[in-house]
Amino acid sequence: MFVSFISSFETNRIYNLFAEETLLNFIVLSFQEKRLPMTNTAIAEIFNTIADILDMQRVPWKPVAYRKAARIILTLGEELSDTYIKRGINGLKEIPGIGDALAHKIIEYITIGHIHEFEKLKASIPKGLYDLLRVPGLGPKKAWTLYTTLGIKDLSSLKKAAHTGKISTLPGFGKKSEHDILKGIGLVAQGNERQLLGVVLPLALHLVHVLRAHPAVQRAEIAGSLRRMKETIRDIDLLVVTDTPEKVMKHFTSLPLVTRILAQGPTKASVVLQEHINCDLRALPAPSFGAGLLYFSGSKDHNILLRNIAIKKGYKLNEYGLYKGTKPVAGATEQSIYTKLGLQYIPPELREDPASITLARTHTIPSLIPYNSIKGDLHVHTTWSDGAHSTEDMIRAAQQIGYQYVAITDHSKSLHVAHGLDTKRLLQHIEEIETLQKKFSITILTGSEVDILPDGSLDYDDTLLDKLDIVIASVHSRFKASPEAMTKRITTALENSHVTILGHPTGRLINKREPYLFDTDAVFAAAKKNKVAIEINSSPDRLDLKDSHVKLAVKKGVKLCINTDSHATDHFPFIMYGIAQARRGWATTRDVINTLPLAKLLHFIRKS
DNA sequence: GCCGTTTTCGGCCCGACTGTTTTCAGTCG
Repeated sequence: MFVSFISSFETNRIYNLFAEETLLNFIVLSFQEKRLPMTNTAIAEIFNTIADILDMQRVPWKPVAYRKAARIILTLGEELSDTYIKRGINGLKEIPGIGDALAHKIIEYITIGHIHEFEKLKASIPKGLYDLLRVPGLGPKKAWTLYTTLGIKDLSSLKKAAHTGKISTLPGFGKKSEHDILKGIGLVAQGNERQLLGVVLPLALHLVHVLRAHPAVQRAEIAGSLRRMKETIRDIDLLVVTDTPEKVMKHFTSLPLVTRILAQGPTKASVVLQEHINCDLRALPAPSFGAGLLYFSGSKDHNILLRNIAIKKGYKLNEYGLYKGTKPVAGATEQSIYTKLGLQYIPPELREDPASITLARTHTIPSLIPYNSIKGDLHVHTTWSDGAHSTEDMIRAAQQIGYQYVAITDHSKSLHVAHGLDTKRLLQHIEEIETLQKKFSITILTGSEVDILPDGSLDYDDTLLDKLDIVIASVHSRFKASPEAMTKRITTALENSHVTILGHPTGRLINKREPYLFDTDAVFAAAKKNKVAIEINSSPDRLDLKDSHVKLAVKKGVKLCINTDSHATDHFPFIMYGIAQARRGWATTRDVINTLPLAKLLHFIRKS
């Protein structure tokens, strides 16, 4: 009721109406009552839409600012509403790309749930016009032309106009664009959601393998968001070094995986692969390879920052090299370019975080956890609960990887859908593991992934937990509890001295299920106090903790544990996705407990 | 709309490819 009362006022009057402090109290209260989840995503989407509309209307530069702000907001670890509650408008304005005007728009969204200027802007154009922008080859300018000249205001009227040949009569459009638009509408219908890193990376590795086998290819590498190991991927970027690029492009576009060619020039080809994944291939001469790899690895903002540094130092940076006038001064390797710019080498996983440039200036980027540093997997399921393979098979697979230790951690009794083990079966399972140990050189730790019950107690009693080496405490039920209840539930569980690890801490499933909400600061503090490690679950659809939370945990000195949650022998390699998230969150070997040799790991577990 | 070793105004990364042009605007990354 209070909310609707407030929203009936013009925004600028609200700021006069309430003292800052009262307003803050109101926000805190309304958040406790009515959660507005995923505020950052919503605001970023609004800013991008504003940019689209302003672009259509040919407003200069503003769209650039809105898009930049949207990009930065999506990389923030903290909800903007939290930033505002804790540090007010100045907290918002400290975020790069956000000045006075955007800060006020964000506050407006947080406090009253919408942005007046956006609503006005949105009302000025037909709703279906945004869909036009999703058609490949149609940008804001062309969409606006179609709208203002032919009155096209959604996909169906676009389709009709294309079919009747009206579009090709417009200046700037021809028969080919009309044909492409019809094709593009079909693609929009198929959807192009970002796909999981774990789905796209294997496909990209296969393509690299195929390209490397071609005699004209001297080198082939993955670039783009895939090289940064972003949790979801829209398209694959590949680079090759070759003296005969046309040959390689032809080979590439005729691969059986390719279902459609979007563009093909002498040095660049763009195709659609099976499963609707786009893939770009660029050819570069060897002396430019580092510059190309740097440029095509991004992120976009990282490139912009580097180019600005180059300009200030009297250079020009592009995908072919670093130039002083027309003379190339670096380009064969990424390292050579960073060095010339006076920067420390920045690992690709950190190239979305502007802080990496700041630290690179003073050569203070820490050594990130290497991909080969994990000494054992501490979260593994077997056929005793919902795994696909026997205890023995899972142990053998872990040993083949070369791990020093592995923990077998099946589900606890309350998780009926996963055939959780009751007390009797758990005791039998422990016995089986003790017998199996005699057959293997790898150290097998007995464990369990124990449900955290709604009241914060654990699913087994302390006498039973005492028999286990590893206890992963996880939430598997009542995800929609209030943040306060969930915080209490998790922190209570962490107080139990048997708990070693907090499993998949936010419960999210990428593209499928939102994370459950809790006070991250309180949970991390409880983990630190009780010597509990927070899991980075490497399962491709979880990647939980996500990168920004890893960064927060590292900053607070909370220990992490990178596990696969393997339910089959071929899940163990997922560990690399978890390590990637750890690296994206600035974690070093020291932050991760399962980089420790066995004796030191046991020391951590015993909390001595 | 943002930002500052170019600092309160005047800049804002840079190039490939495409289609429709016959020198370029729009799109994309």
